[in-house]
Amino acid sequence: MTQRRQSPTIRDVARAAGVSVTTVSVVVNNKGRVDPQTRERVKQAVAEVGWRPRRSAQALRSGQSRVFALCFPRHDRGVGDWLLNADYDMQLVVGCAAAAVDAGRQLLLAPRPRDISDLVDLDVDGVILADPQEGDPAITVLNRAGIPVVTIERDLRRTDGWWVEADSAASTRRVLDHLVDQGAETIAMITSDAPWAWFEDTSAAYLGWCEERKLRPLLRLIDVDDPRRSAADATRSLLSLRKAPDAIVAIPRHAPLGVLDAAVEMGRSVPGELLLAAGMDSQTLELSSPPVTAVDLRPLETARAAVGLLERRVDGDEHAGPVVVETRLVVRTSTLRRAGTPGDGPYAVTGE
Amino acid sequence: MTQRRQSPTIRDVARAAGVSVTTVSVVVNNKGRVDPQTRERVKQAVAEVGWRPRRSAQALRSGQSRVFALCFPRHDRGVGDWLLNADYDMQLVVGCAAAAVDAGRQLLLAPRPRDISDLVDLDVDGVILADPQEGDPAITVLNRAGIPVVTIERDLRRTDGWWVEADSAASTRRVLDHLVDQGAETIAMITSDAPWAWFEDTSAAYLGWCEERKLRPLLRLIDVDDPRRSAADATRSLLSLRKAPDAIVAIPRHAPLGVLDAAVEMGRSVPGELLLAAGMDSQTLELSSPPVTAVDLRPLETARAAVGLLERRVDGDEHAGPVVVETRLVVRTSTLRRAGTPGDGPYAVTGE
DNA sequence: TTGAAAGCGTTACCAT
DNA sequence: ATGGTAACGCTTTCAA
Repeated sequence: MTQRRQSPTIRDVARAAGVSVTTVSVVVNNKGRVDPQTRERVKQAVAEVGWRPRRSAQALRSGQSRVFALCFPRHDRGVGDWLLNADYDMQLVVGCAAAAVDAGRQLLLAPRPRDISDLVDLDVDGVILADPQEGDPAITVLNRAGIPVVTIERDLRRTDGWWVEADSAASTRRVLDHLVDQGAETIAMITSDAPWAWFEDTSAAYLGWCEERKLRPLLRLIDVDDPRRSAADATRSLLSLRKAPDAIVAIPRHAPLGVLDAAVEMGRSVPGELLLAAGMDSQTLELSSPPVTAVDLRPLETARAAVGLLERRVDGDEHAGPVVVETRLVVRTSTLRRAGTPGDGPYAVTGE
Repeated sequence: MTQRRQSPTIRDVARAAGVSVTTVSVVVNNKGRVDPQTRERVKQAVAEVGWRPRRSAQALRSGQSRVFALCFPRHDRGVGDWLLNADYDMQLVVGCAAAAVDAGRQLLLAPRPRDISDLVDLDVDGVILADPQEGDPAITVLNRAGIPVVTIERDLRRTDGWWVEADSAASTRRVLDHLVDQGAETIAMITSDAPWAWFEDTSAAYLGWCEERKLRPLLRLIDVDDPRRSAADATRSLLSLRKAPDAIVAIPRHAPLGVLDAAVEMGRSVPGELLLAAGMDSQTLELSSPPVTAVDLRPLETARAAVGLLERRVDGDEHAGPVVVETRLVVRTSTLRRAGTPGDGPYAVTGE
């Protein structure tokens, strides 16, 4: 049986280089001055011995784990108990991990524990909380424990500025203006009154936009737990109105598909008789027929911003303020009534 | 300015309970015997003081971080540099995190570093490697460093048994049999010869199945980097044959959509004139029209199995062997030629 | 420029 | 049943 060789420590390097551990530490961390010769010798010894600093030792010594946690909400019925079923969420995860690594950190993926106080057990330097509930108790617990938190999406009850959010108002107006550009006269919105900033902000923007133009808003609230079906219902109801809308903006995930269902069922062609735009992009919308115009919420940028913001909070910044991520409107066939728009593929309309 | 209070250590608990740190440690870890009274006192002190053991101290002491890393391959052009664009991958991630937590561990999401040897720096107890390349160098590096690895999907050049894979052969046969059940006479397969076990096994199973039945196989290999378009091309070519197939099994992700594209374009109705089944399920297939029959690779179970297998490897088991996850055929409209099958929604055909 | 030693928080060994 | 203490691997302070 082979002797399980312990992996080398800094002492082994010191011995191999014929210096003290202090010197090794100083060299590998680029701290104080060392003789270039010694430095070379140490570096060589590190390579020879195959030494890697132990994270746990560094963490214990410094009190910093160099790890951020990304905490996703549990979902009652969702896959794997989490709400990670959309392209958006996935890109958020990937983006956070990539950004963390770029910042010399690691990303821990943490399910929101049943007992919220377990969050403190993670022993991380900071937590990114995605989709906080209104007045999220997790934030309270983490604050009390002195663990920095930033949220992705604004917590409706918080004003501390430690969050990243999309420019929902601006992107809503951009969608509406685009629809008008394409000939829409009566634009309805299908959304939800679930307590999330995204819904609240888009609704408010829609209502404001209508008011500015003296238009009567057509707002329908649907069940986000059964979005496709309830969006189809809402669409049927809308299209049966005497003055039916000729364009619909559908915000909740999967809602646009319900709109398409109803449109097909009622024989209304999209975009011929009805324009359709979605509040959040996804591969499904890109691949559906017709492909659906949607707001790209830029999850990768959002993730990067969240990591950056958390880093600043960890560093002790006091007022980094909320970070607003600029969205992008991805125009596809479902809102292209006027032919001859640039090329034939989807193109992007960004702010300004 | 407030005095930044250090978070309490085990000594604080000991002091509060009037016992030694040893006793506290023993109590919280449920080790040796302690007087029930003392135990109570200690537990109370823990709660009072609000003490949480520091992971880093435990890790340093024990040499075990209690962390697994999940490592995804980089993708040349993929989103965020990774291949995390499918429902499958997302569920894999979620499943691994959930399983890790259930096993008293944490899950680190690690991008595959440009310098593979950086994998060792993660300082984790084990690594789950998704979609290994053929003869993946990361495995070599990790093995050399003594870090346990299991892969999701078999590495084509490995035989050590430390992997989790779907029963690709069985599920392929199940699909083919189902198509025959539904009246298919000539079944083509669209897949790829990219060096992944999944492709290799499904192709082999298809060829074997054909041979058993003395059928001439119709195998088309497409470009997995542009699956939709190349699958559409392949479909056009297949449907133009003198003896065109009346059923197609499309394996690579997004390939089934290309088949649908071509079918629509050529005016062949699905499932009326052409049956279509997909090698990997996704939300897009569920939501497309018609909904497409697909193999559910059970990513959540796969993830759970991977974590379990890695745990065994970390524990020093020698021959845990590969774990085979049984897949499930999710039958949807695209292969339902014979009406009157159970209910009207999709149903599942599992093994036996 | 270099080195010795203290100490981070925990667990395990060995006394008592 | 309980407690003192060494040790895990590293960084930092201080002294030489």
